[in-house]
Amino acid sequence: MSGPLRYPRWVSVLLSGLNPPQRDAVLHDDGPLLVLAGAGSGKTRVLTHRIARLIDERDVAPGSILAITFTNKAAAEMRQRLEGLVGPRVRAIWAATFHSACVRILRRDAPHVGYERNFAIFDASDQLRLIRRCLEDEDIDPKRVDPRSVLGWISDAKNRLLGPSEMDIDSFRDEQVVRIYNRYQNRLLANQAMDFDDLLRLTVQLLEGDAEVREHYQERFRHILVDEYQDTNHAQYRLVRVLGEPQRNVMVVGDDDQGIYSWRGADVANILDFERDYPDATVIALEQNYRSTGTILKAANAVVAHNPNRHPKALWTDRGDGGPIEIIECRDEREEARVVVGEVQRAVDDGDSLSDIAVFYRTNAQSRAVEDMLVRAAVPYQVIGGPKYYERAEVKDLLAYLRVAVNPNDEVSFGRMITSPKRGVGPGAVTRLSAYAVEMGLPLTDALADADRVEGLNPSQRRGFSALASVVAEIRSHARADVPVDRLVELAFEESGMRAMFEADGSAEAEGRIENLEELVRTGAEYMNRAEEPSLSGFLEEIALYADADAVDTGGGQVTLMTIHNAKGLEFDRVVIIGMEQNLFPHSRSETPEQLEEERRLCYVGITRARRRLILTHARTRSFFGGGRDYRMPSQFLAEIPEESVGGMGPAATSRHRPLPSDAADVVPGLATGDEVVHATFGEGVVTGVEQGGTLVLVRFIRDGRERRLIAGAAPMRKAASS
DNA sequence: CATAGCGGGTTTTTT
DNA sequence: ACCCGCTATG
Repeated sequence: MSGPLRYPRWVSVLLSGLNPPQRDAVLHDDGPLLVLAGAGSGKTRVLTHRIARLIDERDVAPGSILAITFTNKAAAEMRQRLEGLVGPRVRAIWAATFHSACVRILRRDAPHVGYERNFAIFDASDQLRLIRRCLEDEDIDPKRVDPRSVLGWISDAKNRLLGPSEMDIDSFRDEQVVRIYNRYQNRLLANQAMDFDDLLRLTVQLLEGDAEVREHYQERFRHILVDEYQDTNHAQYRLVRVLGEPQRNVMVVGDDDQGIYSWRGADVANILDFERDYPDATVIALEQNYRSTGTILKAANAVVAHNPNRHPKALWTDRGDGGPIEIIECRDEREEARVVVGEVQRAVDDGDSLSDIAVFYRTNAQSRAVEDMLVRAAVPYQVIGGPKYYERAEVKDLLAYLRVAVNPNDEVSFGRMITSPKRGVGPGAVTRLSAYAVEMGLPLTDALADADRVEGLNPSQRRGFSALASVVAEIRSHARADVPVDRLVELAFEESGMRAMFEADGSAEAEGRIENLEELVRTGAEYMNRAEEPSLSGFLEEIALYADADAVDTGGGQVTLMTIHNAKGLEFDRVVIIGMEQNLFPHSRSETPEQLEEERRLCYVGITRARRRLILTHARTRSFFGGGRDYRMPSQFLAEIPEESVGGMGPAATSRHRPLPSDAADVVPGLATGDEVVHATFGEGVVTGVEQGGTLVLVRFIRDGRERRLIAGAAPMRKAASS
């Protein structure tokens, strides 16, 4: 029977098609809410529908909603979905990543924490340049102290909201690091620059330290929703906590099985501690999966169930089992790539789009072999991540002109600009200019115009500086006059002499660089079309906060290649995960049990991206950096997948016992291709052998990537058995 | 001051 | 295999 409508009309729209826990989450009123959302359980739907409901039913002003997503792309998608539900009111909603939300706050209130509003954002390469200078100041040899590790320590400290003066000092090393940290921070400030961690840290400092500002934002944000909460770090946690007061309308959505960023300071404990901070929190679990086949889901569950430290839960689906998972042993990475091409062929035969196919791997370097094969097979593809477009030297060099025009204190960009192209000014001249700038209390860039007054410069150096001064001045005045950004990029390209430099070079490489920079001009034009209030600094900011995952093109009819980290939050009909091998996945650098668990969660994330078909490959040999071939063992995660879920090469491939490779049969007398082979670690090496009556007959013994023995003797199985 | 050539490190994942 | 920084040389 159909009784009278119990809800107003919008309810049928917002609640139709939702399962009971999803409805509960959407209908939740005020107060803290924790949604434990398994993979593919429709959390984005819950988030968007809940926001729509807050606006429509609870009369919450769109401008008082802050929705935090993991990537800019996810934010854009959320906006798009919300637009369908609440129309143009979506414009007032803050949907952003933690970092971009912080920038937005800081662009307004940075003066409260000692920064100007036009501060620069330093990416990894800018940081590296700056930290090198700090090491230089401290007279520390960068070969003895790795600048990257120092940055790692500093980053860890910042994520825990610890300043240089709050660090524990237990050793000379600690003291050294703290001194560097101090210098680094001072230099950042002098540059009017923040690194990624500062964006979070200073925002927390701002909000916790300044009552007026704090109340302003607390007043403003009445509802806070955070996605991917399992991957928040301490600074982000504190940010949510302070913004959530006093209303405490905080909704967090996450899955402790999908925490894969602990190396970046993320703490899965945040999700578990939510109930401690908000004892009155409502907790809702979403366990029905709408994405994958039963077989894929079962495999994912089985793998992650091997993690001892987790909230037990089991995703389920009513979609039916679907086809088996395929585990394919390959001879090497080229054959792995052929498996990918084979799957592409199969998709084409089935009339499916190439956009439905994704290839995942543990490390970016693995994309190469697949790319080579796809090129040969004329298969269109996109690679997400890897060598970054915006971090290419020529792009950064050109951007340096624009950055310096916005922020004259940016010495890192100044240093780039000075040497590209070469104009006869080197370190010596810069030191003199810098001394003058300090003396006059001028930003380095502004001192350029006074080149005539700087002591000890030769005429060509003066000319070089003056030329630079006028380029920067021109960019700056055009920017003030709101000349379109693409015109500014073009201006910098021409007037800096970079185009002339590359044209004079004439090499194919220089041609490529010119194309890259022309692409940057087009990016500027595209930004002008899209941005609501375009500005040069807005453009630079977007670039700084741009993430690889933002570039994923889901409709372009091409195969998508990316690391599993980048695949978070995405889904594809067909997924191939390559390199399912010990020491690669799980990665060899994952040594502790905790790290192994994180690798396993990563595996879980990868598997659960697949809707319909999942192929896992591993290679017997693989070459790493052009060097010799390494013999490989299949990933332990493969053995954690239930045998009945696996088709293709069959269960043999799921254990450490697999058919003898045919190339081994050739060299081992008395062995047949059907014999079972065992891969095992033995001492520091990797053994490939054949089991015969409890004894391992050695076929190969590899150590340090080199083959030490080919066929020889035997060893008791017990000694060899380990992985 | 700029360049070419060499040696060393690099590959885990990234907002 | 490649990228990067350092050094010797012009």
